[in-house]
Amino acid sequence: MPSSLTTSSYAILCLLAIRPWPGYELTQQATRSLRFAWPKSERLLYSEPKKLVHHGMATARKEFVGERSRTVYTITDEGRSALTEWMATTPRPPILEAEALLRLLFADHGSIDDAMAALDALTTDAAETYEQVLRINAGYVDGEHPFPDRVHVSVLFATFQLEFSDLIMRWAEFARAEIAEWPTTEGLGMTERTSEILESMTQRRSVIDPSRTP
Amino acid sequence: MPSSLTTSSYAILCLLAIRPWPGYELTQQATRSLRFAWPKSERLLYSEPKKLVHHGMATARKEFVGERSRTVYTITDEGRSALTEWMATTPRPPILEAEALLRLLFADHGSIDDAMAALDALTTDAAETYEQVLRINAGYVDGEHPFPDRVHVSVLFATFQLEFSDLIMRWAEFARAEIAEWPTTEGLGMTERTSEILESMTQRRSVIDPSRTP
DNA sequence: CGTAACTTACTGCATCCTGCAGTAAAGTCA
DNA sequence: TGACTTTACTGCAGGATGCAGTAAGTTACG
Repeated sequence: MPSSLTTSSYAILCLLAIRPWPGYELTQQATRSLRFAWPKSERLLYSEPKKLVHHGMATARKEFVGERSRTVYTITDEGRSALTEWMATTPRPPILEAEALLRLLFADHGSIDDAMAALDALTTDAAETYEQVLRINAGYVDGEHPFPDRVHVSVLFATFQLEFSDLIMRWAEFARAEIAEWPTTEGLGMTERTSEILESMTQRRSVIDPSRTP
Repeated sequence: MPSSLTTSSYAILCLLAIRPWPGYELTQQATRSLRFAWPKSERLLYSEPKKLVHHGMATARKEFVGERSRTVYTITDEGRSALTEWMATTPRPPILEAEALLRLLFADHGSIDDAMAALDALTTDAAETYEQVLRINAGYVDGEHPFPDRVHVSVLFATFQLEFSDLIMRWAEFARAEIAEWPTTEGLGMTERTSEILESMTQRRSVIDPSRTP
């Protein structure tokens, strides 16, 4: 029943450190702002503030709009110091879950079209994210950030989202060009092109931007 | 008790489509090869083949080495056709879970050192992955791939891992340089530098490689 | 003015997934 | 021969997800 604090708890605590939030808005805000760093289900996002209250990291206050109530959560001093402590701990390595990449890793069990479709899906998703992030940040130029004094971190973080989406699009393009040369998906083994790629790897040369070497 | 087939089930089915595997080796192989596309716990990886058997996608055969038994799983024809069908379905959008990015998104709740430490962790993890992938693929040049006729997909996939790791390292370097200029983490808001970044965004120019424009 | 559709504001539940501990045989090194 | 590691798993508590459901307020339209 107590259930200990997880990374998701601290993610919510981060939002509460900005200002008090009603549960519903907190959940909405979290889905939007955590989507690219710590994506969690709406269900969990609703439960986390309760857990924070249980641990003394936040307080809950019921407000009424007519017959309907909503709970406003506020961070406590204890919550703030716990957050400061957490900020100094070592983060876990990142995790990437990509069904489309899974299809490509086992592309030889499907058709060329299947592989191309997986790459197209990857591109579509990345392009959408890219445009979305761009649109949101364009608004910041005109002072549309909900917390103007946080714009510096927001924008820095956004550069990652853009670079990441861009990488996916460029890599997918590269992969499409490679697969377009395949007669089938299966049993090709060490083709000439595979050798070439392996060679550029040993030289630490990027395959999607050959001018780059570390 | 039945429990339906998930993406993880199909991931294991992909491995079984290559050859029959004993549970233990299957788990080991899955942790290694799925780490960058579909990372799952050892515990789940052990359970999945059982589920596949339950659904008629695989068969289980017990082998004995002295007193100790091990279960060898083999894909069925039904499993192969289910896999073919799955390969043609639309993949879910990718999910990135990065605690270090979460720290940066809320860098203003911690110290400059905390932010730098998060970036360092990101770099360390990415550098490790990069070297690991490079080492493994270097072996493929000398024919060390366990399934030589799959080397073309393996290597294509590896290019993503390298590009991704490389992006993280380059972005982290960029972010470190930005944060190094901050007097504090908090309340900076729209600095001159933030404006500059926003401007290059609207021009769709990469901040870590300014020569690139789509 | 009524009602249908949508938004706000959540909760319960089944099922999925993870982490950790535990078991036990077989192999390896001194 | 004893200690340690590797192979080969299983059980269980608890964290996370998806989906359905509830119910009040708000908006659009005829």
